[in-house]
Amino acid sequence: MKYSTEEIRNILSDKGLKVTPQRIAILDAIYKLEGHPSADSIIEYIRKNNPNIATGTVYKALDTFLENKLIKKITTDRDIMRYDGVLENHHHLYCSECDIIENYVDEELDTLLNEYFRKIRIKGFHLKEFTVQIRGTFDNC
Amino acid sequence: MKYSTEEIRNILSDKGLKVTPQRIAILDAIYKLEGHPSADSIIEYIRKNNPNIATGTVYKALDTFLENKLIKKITTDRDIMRYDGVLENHHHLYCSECDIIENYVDEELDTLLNEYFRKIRIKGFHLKEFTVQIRGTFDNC
DNA sequence: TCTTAAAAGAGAATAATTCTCCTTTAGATT
DNA sequence: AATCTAAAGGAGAATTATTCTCTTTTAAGA
Repeated sequence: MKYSTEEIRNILSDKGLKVTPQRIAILDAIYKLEGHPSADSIIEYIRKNNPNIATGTVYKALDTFLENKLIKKITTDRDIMRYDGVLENHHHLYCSECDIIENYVDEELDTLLNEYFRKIRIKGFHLKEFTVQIRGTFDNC
Repeated sequence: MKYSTEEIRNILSDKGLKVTPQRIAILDAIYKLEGHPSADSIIEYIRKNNPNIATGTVYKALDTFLENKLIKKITTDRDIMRYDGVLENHHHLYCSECDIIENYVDEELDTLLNEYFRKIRIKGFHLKEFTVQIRGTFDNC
């Protein structure tokens, strides 16, 4: 997932958001960093080229991006938030040895689950979406 | 999921854990509280009968219970940890309106996914378990 | 009953995130 | 192009969940 600065400018302005160097850098970091970065890794990455960015700015931008559905939060069993720039429905591989979370995309799985949820109606609950958390270990861990 | 004090004592001592009034109260709270309590709701609940319990005690006990696989953590997109006393494989309903997380148990879904993962091998990854996060809203929200 | 290692209590420390308040700036308007 | 203004950024304090430290208490085996 690589976007040029120009594409990132458009992503922001298409949502009616002010295009600032900080926002460009933050969104770029989310797109570039593998394994679903935390706010902290985003800040660390950005400070290489942009050493003065304030942590509050990053958190505020992340919130704005979430509100505007430019990114998503990943659920984890830790108290550090992780972010995802991929918006299409997909699932996640969680490693018990390292803290990388990888995307898992498979159409067959989606079809399987869509059919299941179309058939089964969960009473008292209106379904919006589903994600499979796949836990295990990467071979190189 | 209701356990008597005597059953809770046994659950603890079967794991070789010291049986203390605090640990009994904490485990009892997890079993009694619906919707997967946070440490804070556990503390609040326990303090009704046991006003002097220290927060550190609760966090330490929760850690011990996790290590001994008496409880599990629930993954959320918030920085507050939530706990689950149900150990059998099951899935979760997340409501976007309230912060209750409900268990979702369905054998058909488990079979479906077990078959899928038996057939599909995720390359470079050794699967241990999977959970489906089902997001939507409860009708009464 | 005695002993002791483990657990609890109290509160300080830490760390991720949020908030406040002031300054700067993107981008619309003239 | 210059001006204006609401929105965004910066700095650092505040908040909050959680962890740590250190002392006291206690469960449970001898």
